[in-house]
Amino acid sequence: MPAQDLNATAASLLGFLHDGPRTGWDLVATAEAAIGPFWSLTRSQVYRELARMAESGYVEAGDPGPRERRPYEITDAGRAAFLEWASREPGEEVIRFPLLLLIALGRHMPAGQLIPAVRHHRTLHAIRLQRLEGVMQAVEAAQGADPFAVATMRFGLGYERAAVAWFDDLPEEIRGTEPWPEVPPVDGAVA
Amino acid sequence: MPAQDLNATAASLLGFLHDGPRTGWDLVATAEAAIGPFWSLTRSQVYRELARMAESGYVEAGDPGPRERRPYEITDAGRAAFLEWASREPGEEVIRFPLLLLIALGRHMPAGQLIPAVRHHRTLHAIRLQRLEGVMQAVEAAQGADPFAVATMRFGLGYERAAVAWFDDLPEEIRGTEPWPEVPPVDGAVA
DNA sequence: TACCCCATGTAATCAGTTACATGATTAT
DNA sequence: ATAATCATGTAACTGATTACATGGGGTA
Repeated sequence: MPAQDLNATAASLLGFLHDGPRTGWDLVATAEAAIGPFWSLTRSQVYRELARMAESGYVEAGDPGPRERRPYEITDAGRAAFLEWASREPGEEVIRFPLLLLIALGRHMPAGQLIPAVRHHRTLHAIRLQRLEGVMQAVEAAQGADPFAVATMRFGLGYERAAVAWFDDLPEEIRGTEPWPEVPPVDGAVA
Repeated sequence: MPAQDLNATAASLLGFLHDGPRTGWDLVATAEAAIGPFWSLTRSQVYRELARMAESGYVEAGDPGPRERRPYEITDAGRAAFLEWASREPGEEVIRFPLLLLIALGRHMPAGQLIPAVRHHRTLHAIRLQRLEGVMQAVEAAQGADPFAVATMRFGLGYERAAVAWFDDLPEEIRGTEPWPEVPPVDGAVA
């Protein structure tokens, strides 16, 4: 049975499970930190995919620990399914950026209406950029970091830099005449 | 009836319909050109949303032209619904980038396995970048371009530049030792 | 006349989101 | 004791994707 039945979200869970048993809760946190910037998933999804994969035999639930913690362990079949998934051609990226959609259609809205939204989102990106820069510094200082993880982190960094630069170049018509709001300070590195 | 029932995809269609009647087919093409880089939609979706919006009275189907072409026209209710949608807080962006997911988990795959995929996607982005640069030049030369459309185009440009730069900085472990494949020439401007 | 492209649509399925329900443990 | 938070899960829904079916029109 050559495992044609994994979606990317499920596959990513199998990926994380290579490092040892994890509960659904753990996996959400791990995914958020490791792939959050370019692959989002929700708790519901994680629990559902874990249940599915348990049926397919790709993972096995261990004994529940305290608090209903139910750690899942990857099986040999799971590892095989993961490799099968990894050997498929990855599809193109999909971006859904509501603010950009709004701006694209801005011509048909009252003038100045989207300035507040633009300012707010600029702040969001500035915060993420700051945080990522902190993490990158920490990672680059440390020896023996996973080059794959570093590479993807670098992508996030480049993306956020481009985003903030783009905001800063917007014409007044769109960004307003006020200076940008201050970016609240962020605590240093995050796991 | 204060129009709480528009999703972003439907709203974008209403946006395009401000410029005059369009068929579903037209709208797909328009959307692809205007918002493709940061908002994808499929034909199925377009026809479905048009049918829905016709029921809600936001659009009206005109007389079918040759070849079953069925142009839709926006109504006053449609314009109102569009403005209502436009006044809502836009959500954060979502990115789904399968290649990055693959790289993030690269540690668990046979060495070198993802080099071909990386090379291929680098080419895709280089092509898009070239094309966008052509379009931008054309747009900037022309007088009276819609500043909103220009702004969103600029975002795409910044994004693609960041993407290509990121590919070019990848370590050999991930990008391979070969030079990048040649980027096929692209025809100048695209509508 | 045959073929390709334009054009519309339906059906089935899958993925993702949101809201809800529940209980156990830790810290105060 | 009580509140906060950890942790799991279900249900309902919405949105997105893929595959399929159909036929007209233009062009070679």
